[in-house]
Amino acid sequence: MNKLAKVYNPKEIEQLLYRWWEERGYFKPEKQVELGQAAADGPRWCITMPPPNVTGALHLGHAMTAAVEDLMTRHYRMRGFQTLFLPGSDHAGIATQNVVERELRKEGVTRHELGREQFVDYVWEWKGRYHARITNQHKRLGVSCDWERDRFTLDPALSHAVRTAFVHLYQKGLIYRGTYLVNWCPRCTSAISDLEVVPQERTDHLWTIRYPVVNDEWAGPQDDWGGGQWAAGATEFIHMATTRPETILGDTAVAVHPSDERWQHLVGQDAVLPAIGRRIPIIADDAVQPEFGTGAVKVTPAHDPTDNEIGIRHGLEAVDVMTDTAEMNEAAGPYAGLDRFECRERIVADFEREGLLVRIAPYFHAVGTCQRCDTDIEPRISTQWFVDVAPLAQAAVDAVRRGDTVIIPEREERRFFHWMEDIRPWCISRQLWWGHRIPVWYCDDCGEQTCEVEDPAACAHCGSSNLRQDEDVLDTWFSSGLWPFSTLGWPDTDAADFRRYYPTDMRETGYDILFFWVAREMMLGLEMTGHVPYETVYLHGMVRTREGKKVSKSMENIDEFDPLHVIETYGCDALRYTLLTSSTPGLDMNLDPRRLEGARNFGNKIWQATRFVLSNIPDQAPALELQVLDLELADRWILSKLNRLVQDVCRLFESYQYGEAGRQINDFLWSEYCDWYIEAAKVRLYDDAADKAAPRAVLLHVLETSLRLLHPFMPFVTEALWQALPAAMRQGETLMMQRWPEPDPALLDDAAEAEMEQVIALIRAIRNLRAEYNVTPGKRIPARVVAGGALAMLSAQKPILCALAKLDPGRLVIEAALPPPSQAATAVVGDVVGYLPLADLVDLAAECARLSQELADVAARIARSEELLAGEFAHKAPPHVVQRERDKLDDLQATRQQLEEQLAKLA
RNA sequence: GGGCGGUUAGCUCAGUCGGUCAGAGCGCUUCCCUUACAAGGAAGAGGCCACAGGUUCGAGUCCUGUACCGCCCA
Repeated sequence: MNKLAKVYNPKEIEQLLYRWWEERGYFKPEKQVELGQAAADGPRWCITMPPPNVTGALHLGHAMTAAVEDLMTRHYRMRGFQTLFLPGSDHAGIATQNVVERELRKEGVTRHELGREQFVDYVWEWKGRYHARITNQHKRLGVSCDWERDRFTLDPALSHAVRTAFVHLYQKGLIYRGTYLVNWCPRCTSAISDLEVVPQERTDHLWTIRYPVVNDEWAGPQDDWGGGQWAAGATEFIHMATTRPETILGDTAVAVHPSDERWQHLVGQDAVLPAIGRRIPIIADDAVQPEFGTGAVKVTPAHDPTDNEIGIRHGLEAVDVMTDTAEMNEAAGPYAGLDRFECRERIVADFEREGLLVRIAPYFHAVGTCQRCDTDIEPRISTQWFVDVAPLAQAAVDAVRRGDTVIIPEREERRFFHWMEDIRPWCISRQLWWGHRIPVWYCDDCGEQTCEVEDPAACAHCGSSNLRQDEDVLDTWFSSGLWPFSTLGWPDTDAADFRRYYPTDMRETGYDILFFWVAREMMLGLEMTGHVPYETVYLHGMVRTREGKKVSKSMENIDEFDPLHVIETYGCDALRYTLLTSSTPGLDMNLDPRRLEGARNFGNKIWQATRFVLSNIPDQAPALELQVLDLELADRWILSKLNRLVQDVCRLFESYQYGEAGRQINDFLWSEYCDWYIEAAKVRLYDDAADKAAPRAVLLHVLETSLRLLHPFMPFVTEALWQALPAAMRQGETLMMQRWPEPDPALLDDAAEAEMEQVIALIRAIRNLRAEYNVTPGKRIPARVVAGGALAMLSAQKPILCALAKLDPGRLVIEAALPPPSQAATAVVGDVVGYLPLADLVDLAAECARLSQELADVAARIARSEELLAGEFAHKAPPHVVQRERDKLDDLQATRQQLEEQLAKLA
């Protein structure tokens, strides 16, 4: 009869169910067609999973992503859309290479010792391990994606897409190679993009130094640097402040603001660069901020973005003074070979010795650091590949402005515009080994470049076979930017999946990668396919630690945030439900274990409720038809409430308010279905003489419908319970493929809701009195109810009143009017009065005081209501609002009158 | 420096056309192992919705400003 365990244990059901779903092929869109649940030429819905990095395991942030996306997927699938949730993972060039290098270092090996080929093999091994682990984690999270369509950014097909896109942009002139100042990470020994530079605030020093100026009295240094006599004889100096003394060695000018009077007299003269002895001009440029330091700044075009621009404007030489690992090079003269920070200390000491150090002050500022390894970024002149993204960005902005793609929450749209409209060329080459090699070959004979999708055998310009492929690889985000279509078969635009599922419907991800990824997908999608890659971008908030830190792979204690830990303790459904209902779209979340516990308890609650229902249904339950049943008040009430729930949940889903929807389903199941309907239904279920068909049918119908609504939030427990329902009422094999509930206006019953609310209010009032007078909870007590106009209705609910308020059926009297008993506690609910004749328990004085207090409260509320209705409210507020207020007042007045009468009788 | 978000019960958070909005869970108090559920049931206590103005018949809800916390961009 009842195959459900006595206690809900997620561990016993989750993995089994997932395996079953997967084996049955339910995650595949083709299966929907096979089952007749969706049409191959009907509406379809597609979402591609944001590919997690194979760098490491998934954390709770990924669990959030998975929960939201799978909720969406299951919802659309149940609605009969042919639904594809396409999974995959990302090679994450720089991040994965770093992690693997760190592993190798433990074994005392560097990648250079291994060589490129062997190193890459080694990374593939790593990829294999983590890909398996990530996939397993996703399965434990219950995601219903089609694993047969699993993709990896370095797959041959996706690599082909990358090459195709590169060649397209190259031929269009949007990809070019050039020598510019880039962000250089000396630890990764690679260029990185602007977005990968993370400003880190810290307190440093601001050194004020001075350079001697060449004039009639002083022609230049006569002594060697470091001897203390280098600037001997100089009569004029120009003072300037810097945070980076080691870059002095690359200075090629000193600049002041054109309107700065302090230094005007020196503009046009030369200063002598300390240590190096180079004569450098003193120039005027608008970019100099007069209020900074002394107003004069050193200009190092090869190591600072602003200085670089000044250098270009004034035709200054850019002297690179460092190696690719940020050691000082030959251009640094006496400091060659030193690390940049060591050089800083030494050069400051030498400045002091030479009398050129004016002052040291503490200085608070932000330093750019590498997103992947925290190393201070060194701006550096370097030859790299760039994408001119400005025109692509414009197209993406236009598409969003037209509404082709909608970003949720809306405020993120403004952030998107702001960033896109101020976009700079995207540096896409990386000096790494793990990634898509740039498809450009250099000819050793004619020196030209050949850029082709397939490896060329000969130079496109001279035909020589003396070709070398570019050593560098592409920024990971270049391949991720193609994800919504490279995964569907592009560039083969005739591929079945591409035709069926592109453009996709949804990009769901954290708001922190709006620029990194979504922006690039939008730009590349429009450029490569002519379509926006998806209609909607839904951005969820960050999962944060108790301290408010964003959970991310780079955290030291990231293992603590493995979703599997939470799943082991609370179950997957509890985790999903918590992630989905603890916050509001776009806001961050502090995952609170107490909420996880509450979610698990909710799972148990519906488990127990289902056990109860099943234990009251005969083994061979007939297919129950609501229409032919004789429904009672409670039945009509819960069906009406259910229908309201369906309406609300559908509306909330439409507006992406998943959290609110999930909470409402919980409220309904717990506070209405379990607390009231099941309890009320027991009256008939336990009465041998009663007709049990109606309560059985309603119990099952409401439960089954609720399980459908809850399924996208808690897929496992709902499927397990659904499978336990009588076969006759289940159509099809799995809850996953059931129809999403639709509102049925025929079930709305305002009268039933109002009447049931009155019954509930009366029961609550009686329970309240019982508690107040310390009546033993289970004890049946007599009661006399003055029902007035509700006589017929309340009389019909007598069994429910008795059962839920624990009244003695033999001593419950309900009449339109009744004289009050001599010693009774009194409950007043509108114009209904309930007397509990608790002879020896009732203290008349106390009862009097209690009723007086109640009367005072009611009187105060009446006063407020009357005041409101007497004012402008009555004719300015909408009629239905006014009417509601009048109804409330009527009710209050009825209560007041009854209270007054009771008091009068007591007195 | 510019922009954005948050500030609601002891704690974690809901509250999206301004009118049952003052809510939930946990915690707390009292009682109960009642034949679905102690991962539970019944009854309670608890908040000038950060602060100051304004709009409105009516403001956690809209506008302006302030404070504190956080994020993004430069």
